[in-house]
Amino acid sequence: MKDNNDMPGHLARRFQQIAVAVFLAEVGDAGFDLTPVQYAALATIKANPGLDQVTLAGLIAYDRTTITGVIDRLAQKGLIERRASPRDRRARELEITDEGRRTLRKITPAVESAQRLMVRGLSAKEAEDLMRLLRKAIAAGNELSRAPLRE
Amino acid sequence: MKDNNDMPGHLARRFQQIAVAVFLAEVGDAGFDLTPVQYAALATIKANPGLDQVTLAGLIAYDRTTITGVIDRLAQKGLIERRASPRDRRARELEITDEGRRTLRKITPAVESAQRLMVRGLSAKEAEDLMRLLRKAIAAGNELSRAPLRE
DNA sequence: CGATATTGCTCAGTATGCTGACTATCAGTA
DNA sequence: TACTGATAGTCAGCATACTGAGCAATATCG
Repeated sequence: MKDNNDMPGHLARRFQQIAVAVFLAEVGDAGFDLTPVQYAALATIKANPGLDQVTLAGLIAYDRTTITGVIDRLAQKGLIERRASPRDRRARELEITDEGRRTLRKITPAVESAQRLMVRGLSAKEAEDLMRLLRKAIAAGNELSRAPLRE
Repeated sequence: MKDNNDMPGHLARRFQQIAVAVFLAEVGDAGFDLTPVQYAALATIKANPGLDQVTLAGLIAYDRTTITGVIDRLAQKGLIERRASPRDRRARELEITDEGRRTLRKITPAVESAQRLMVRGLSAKEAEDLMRLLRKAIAAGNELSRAPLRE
């Protein structure tokens, strides 16, 4: 371990740091003010209408205490609605609004361009390899974080 | 882009999330209370005695506004000392303390074990491939974040 | 030398992400 | 049905990260 900057942990942090910066830049240039986390939540709510917060958190591997704030901000922006579940009075059902749908549609090109930019130093094959290895490492470590993916 | 969870940005976030959790668990089990960020800063200060905050930030790619708090906490724990530079009255020179040196020495096995755990789903060759691809992608995107690496 | 630009650091504000604790509610069982 | 445990959500507190602003000191250049 000659260099601390060569450790997996450091590389993970750097890659995430760049990924977020690229995402915010692309989406910002397109005229939107949405974070990667907010985007993933919004897209998942659209794909799973009426889901509750815990389920949403599991689908994108967020902590349940973090998702509260994310949902607050999405609702504040008018992109989603949060209403009490008729079946479980503890739960809240999440629904995307028309405005949320419109935003999601218009933002998609910027999001996709950001994904390409993040790996712009790699060939297509290298990018695919990277994603495959990341998926494999993540699958093996899924239960190690407080907010694992739940399908 | 069938699944949002398959996008590079999401994989970056997940891998980082697991890396931090593994680091904190290993280091915590060893009896220490140090974050990945604090560890990297401490190790870099030890390797570059008397460096100033901006240089430190550049060496580990932290934002200059973030490093203030990290240094505060390291100093609070007695692991480093921060004193005015005699050459530049704006700058502060950072120095590791004996306590910091001791902590760094005792914590190293846990840190290394954490690095292995992060990629425990991968073969040795796969882990090496992953790190090579991450390094390459990061090198190409270095200037895209507000806190690039500066050597 | 003096005006200007740059640099080192800090601060306020916002957004993740986590720990741990708490309330309200639901589910299973004795 | 009453007790017990689990679950949905929130909150306070702490630690990264970043934006943008500002202050003090240094560097640069006409």
